[in-house]
Amino acid sequence: MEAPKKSAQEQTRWLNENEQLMWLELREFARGLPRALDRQLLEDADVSGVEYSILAAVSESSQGALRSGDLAATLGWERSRVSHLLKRMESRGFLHRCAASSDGRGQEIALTQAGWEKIRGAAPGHVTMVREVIFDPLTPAAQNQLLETLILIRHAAEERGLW
Amino acid sequence: MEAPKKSAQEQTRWLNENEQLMWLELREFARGLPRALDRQLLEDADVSGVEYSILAAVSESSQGALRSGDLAATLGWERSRVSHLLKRMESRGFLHRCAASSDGRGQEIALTQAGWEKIRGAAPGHVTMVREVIFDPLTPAAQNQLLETLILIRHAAEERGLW
DNA sequence: TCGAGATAGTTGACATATCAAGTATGTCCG
DNA sequence: CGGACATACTTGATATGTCAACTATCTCGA
Repeated sequence: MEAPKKSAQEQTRWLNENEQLMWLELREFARGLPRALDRQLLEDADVSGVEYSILAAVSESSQGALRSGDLAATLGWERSRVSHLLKRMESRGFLHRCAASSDGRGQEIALTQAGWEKIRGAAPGHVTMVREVIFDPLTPAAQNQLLETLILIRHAAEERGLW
Repeated sequence: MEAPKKSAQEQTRWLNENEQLMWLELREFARGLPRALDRQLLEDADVSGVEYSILAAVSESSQGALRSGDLAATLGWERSRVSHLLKRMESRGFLHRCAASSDGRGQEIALTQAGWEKIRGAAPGHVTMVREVIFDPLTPAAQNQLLETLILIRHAAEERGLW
């Protein structure tokens, strides 16, 4: 998968100036976008971006409740990440967990009244920001191109087993 | 900047299905890309992505040494973030800090022998991954389009003062 | 029914980012 | 010169992501 150690330095296809610029912008983007979203949510609704994701996912589930593992799968997150977050959010009073009736190992997640109010209060401002920052500045063609490009990159990383 | 509370729900321009798909991919990308890079570096060179950034920035400085603040500016990071990281990296033996001769408040950062070896060992594999995952899968036109798109989005967020 | 292995979730340790506060030093103007 | 303010950096508190155990429960086949 890689040039032999001895000549690794010589055989490496280093980045030229344009490539370095794009690479810099890409890393800046990957760090900046989630942070910008986080700030908007914290300032306007006192909820973090990851908390918002949880609230949104649970609120959109068919029964208004779902299993912790399904939540992890829906979001594409690790179980332990979800578990830690649920514990914090439960202590903040946004949701509660109770043993699943069908499976003694499982946990059913449901929003509390406060959780419902939080997501309903936060959603309009959040969606508005997403629209203004992501969609409004881009033509439909640029949006499609972006989506295809991101998928290409992700697949290339997935092939290396690192995504 | 936002619709009045009373009618916020009604006036919000919600995302349609395509937009939701793209939005999901974008968030997945922003989280997945740095993580994939981190994993490659950790597996192949036992160094984290942020540590690599520091090593690379210091190694590319003109004198092989630079001020902590310049480092923060170069990377676009907060001072405290750099400070915490430098402390950890110093304890790992990759670099050392000493009082700047010109300014009693400043710190000069320089790589140790181990630091130089670490960056020299890590760079080829890292650059190879970046090339294979980011540049090789994309045509030059797609690369340019991506760069422009990212800049558009970043500027839109900067206008809102949240980037 | 019993035990091996799979599955659901939790927990603790550690690395990291961010913010607010603190310390030390430099600068500049009266 | 001297004090107010700016600047450089550090530190501590808190939130978070990740990994590697760990516990509890379930499933399935002999």
